[in-house]
Amino acid sequence: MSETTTVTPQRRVTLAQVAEHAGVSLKTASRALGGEPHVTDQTRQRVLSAATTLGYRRNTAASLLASGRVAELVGLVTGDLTNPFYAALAQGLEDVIDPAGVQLNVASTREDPEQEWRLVRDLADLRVRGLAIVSAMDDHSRYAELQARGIELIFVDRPAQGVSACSVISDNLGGGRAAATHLLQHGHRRISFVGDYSWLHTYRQRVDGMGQVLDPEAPQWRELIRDGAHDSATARRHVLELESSDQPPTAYVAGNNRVLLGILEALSTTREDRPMPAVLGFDDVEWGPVMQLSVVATDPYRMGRLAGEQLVAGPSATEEPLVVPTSLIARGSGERQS
Amino acid sequence: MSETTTVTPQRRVTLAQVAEHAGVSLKTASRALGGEPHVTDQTRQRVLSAATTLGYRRNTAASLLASGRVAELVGLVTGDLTNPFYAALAQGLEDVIDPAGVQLNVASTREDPEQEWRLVRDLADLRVRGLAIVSAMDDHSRYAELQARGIELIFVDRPAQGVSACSVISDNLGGGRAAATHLLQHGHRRISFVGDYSWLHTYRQRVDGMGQVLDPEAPQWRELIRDGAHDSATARRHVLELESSDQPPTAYVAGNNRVLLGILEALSTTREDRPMPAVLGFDDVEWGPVMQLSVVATDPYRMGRLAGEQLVAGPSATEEPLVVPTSLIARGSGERQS
DNA sequence: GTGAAAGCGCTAACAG
DNA sequence: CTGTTAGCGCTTTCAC
Repeated sequence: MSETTTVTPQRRVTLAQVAEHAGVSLKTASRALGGEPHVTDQTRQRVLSAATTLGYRRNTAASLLASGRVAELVGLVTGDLTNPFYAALAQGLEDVIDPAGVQLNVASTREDPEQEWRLVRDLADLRVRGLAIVSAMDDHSRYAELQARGIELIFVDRPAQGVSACSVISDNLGGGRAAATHLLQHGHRRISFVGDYSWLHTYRQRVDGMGQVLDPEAPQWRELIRDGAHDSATARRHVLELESSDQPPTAYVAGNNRVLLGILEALSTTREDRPMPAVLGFDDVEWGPVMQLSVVATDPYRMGRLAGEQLVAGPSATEEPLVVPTSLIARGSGERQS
Repeated sequence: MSETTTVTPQRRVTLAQVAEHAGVSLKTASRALGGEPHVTDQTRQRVLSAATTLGYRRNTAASLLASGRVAELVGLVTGDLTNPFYAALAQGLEDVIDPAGVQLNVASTREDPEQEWRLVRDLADLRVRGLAIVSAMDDHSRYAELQARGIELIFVDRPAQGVSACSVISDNLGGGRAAATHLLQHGHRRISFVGDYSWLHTYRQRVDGMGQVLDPEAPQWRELIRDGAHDSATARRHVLELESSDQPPTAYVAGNNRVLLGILEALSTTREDRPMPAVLGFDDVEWGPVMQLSVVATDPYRMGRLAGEQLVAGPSATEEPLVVPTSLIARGSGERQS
């Protein structure tokens, strides 16, 4: 049933061979294959069929070297693909660039700035056309070096700082306001925001948005802010500590999808002698509908697409960040309790 | 606060310039930078520091062209990164190859064989060192063409068919047996397996494993098999249909993580006038612990790592598939009902 | 241990 | 419209 094929290594077909087979000069073959003008349709056909029969594929390295062009390649630098937020971003990006004939290279920083810089330079060495970066750095002036090499930069989710480049971000301020408003309307006053690294632009904007609504109504909310939770384990610890206090919060806001997981894990193990607190997530999760979770949804897939569009379109004038809206999705009644 | 840096494009530094700056010949500079022997430590130092001060970075395209070597690059071809299974696979792969100085290119087939072939050839044109493929094809004899080009192939999750190449797969047969045994022990007889595409090796193995246990005990289970559910929507439809039958199943087995989502979505909307059926997933999900879901866990991250190890180690003799164990994780009591 | 020349496969100028 | 001549930046002979 399964006939196994084996083949011996063979030298690759070169353009010269195609040209000879088609009876034209090297350059003519190059033109025909490259889709350049000034070639008779008939000649082009001859070259094309010669290429097909010979199984010719252009040598990218040679082509790039001779032309000085950049590769049809873009790089994506994120924290870690196991975070569905980044995975969705990657897929959005790929969905846009693939039809444009551009390939995707990915690299993970694990939120380490040094690692990021190393990865970004390695990517640059591949002569990528552009880079989409979810940066772990708070200052991007070093990136100017890459722009000087002709590489287009798009900062995603976290805006560019100290370098003149394009950014695609979420409306975190609006999201923060929406979260706070929602919880206030459901009667909550003791609200705890468990957030990501405090140096993150996204973190600060979300807190600020919530503050705009909560500071006048329930100023004590700031005492319940906890940060540094980029993973679920840290979030879990924060919640366990809060839950064991005299006056635990009646509602938790998860600063990101990992935190959401951590909060829910923690709450599922804590004492049952009080009403289950409400939980509101930032970033939607695939299991949100099943668990009836309310969230302020961001749209990483869309952000990926936007980044991809910028990258294939080439250098843009836009320096004002592109802001992707967030939306509050109320599901079930989890947040109605007090 | 944020001083913006701007730089004008500049020509890249070449090896010749480094050589001149260091007062050595082109070749010596090449040797020093390339870590080749036969260079005085002193000379090497001079070249290295010249390279640093000039900001030299080797031109990969030129280097590859001249040497004829392959790029320090591997490709990963999966269905779609938004599936956490593939995302974990990608991350496992990257975690292994990055320390080895190899970069990762990703591409999505969307389970279309034609698309796959196109992507795989484009990747090959980048002169990747190797390719890890979760293939949407049921015959891989065409892949011999890539091997002939010197590209190493690793088939992941779904074994190579019709070509002599390495495979890394899950113990689906054992997983199927474990799932069936578990449910039998909890008193279930009307068990429905809602599976992926029926042409998938993983699907067939899982069914076969279950059959080994269930056929003798509850032969009618096969009537409740449903397939073609690679996404949650299809799974949802299957469940809604089964639930509206006279004798709905007392337990569902989800053939993959998308199906699991679909089953749970469907069950959350169906009539409540009967005990909630048990649900057992294939593939673990991040929200498993929170929802107290029992699963037969596969280990895509580990599979990614194994694939990466093969790829960086270079051509291996192994043609026998590497089988990664699955493990039944019993959580909560969902499957105890009848 | 180091250097000079040749050429990887292709494309950019120009010339015809 | 087509062909010739140079190189892209690097690595490989093979001398010295």
